[in-house]
Amino acid sequence: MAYWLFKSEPDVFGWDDLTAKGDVGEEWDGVRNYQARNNMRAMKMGDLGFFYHSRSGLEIVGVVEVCAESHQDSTTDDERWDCVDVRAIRSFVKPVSLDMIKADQRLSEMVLVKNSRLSVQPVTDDEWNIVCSLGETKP
DNA sequence: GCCAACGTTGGC
DNA sequence: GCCAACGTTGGC
Repeated sequence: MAYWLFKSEPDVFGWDDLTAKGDVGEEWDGVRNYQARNNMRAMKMGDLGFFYHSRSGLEIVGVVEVCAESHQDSTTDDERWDCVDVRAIRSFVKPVSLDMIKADQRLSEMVLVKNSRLSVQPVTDDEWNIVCSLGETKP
């Protein structure tokens, strides 16, 4: 199973918005970046991801699960763009801030640090476990 | 709200 | 196929 990280501006669509969708989850639509799209195409049912609040908040706040594999983005007819569905499965006991991540030597290679503009990113097994322990959340 | 960094577009 | 111009993202 692979791990990922999804970014969203809380003012637009935040963790509370996703948890409100329950088990059905929500289409991760609107992505118009090839790298981010390719990451979503690589996702499998049951893959897990972090939910990160960008621009304001700047912290990882929860864990999501991929509940539908890549399909056409319903917000466009352009066939280049597709996306997965995700649902919230648990909140972090302690959100893990970008500052904490930057301060942790073991996380210095995270895409979040290295390429802050990529909105859907891969996360390694090690990074996953470290961030979960920082957030006092089970992996 | 600013602006650096990055990705995309389009003229040549 | 190069690269300048432009638009967007996201940390500050």
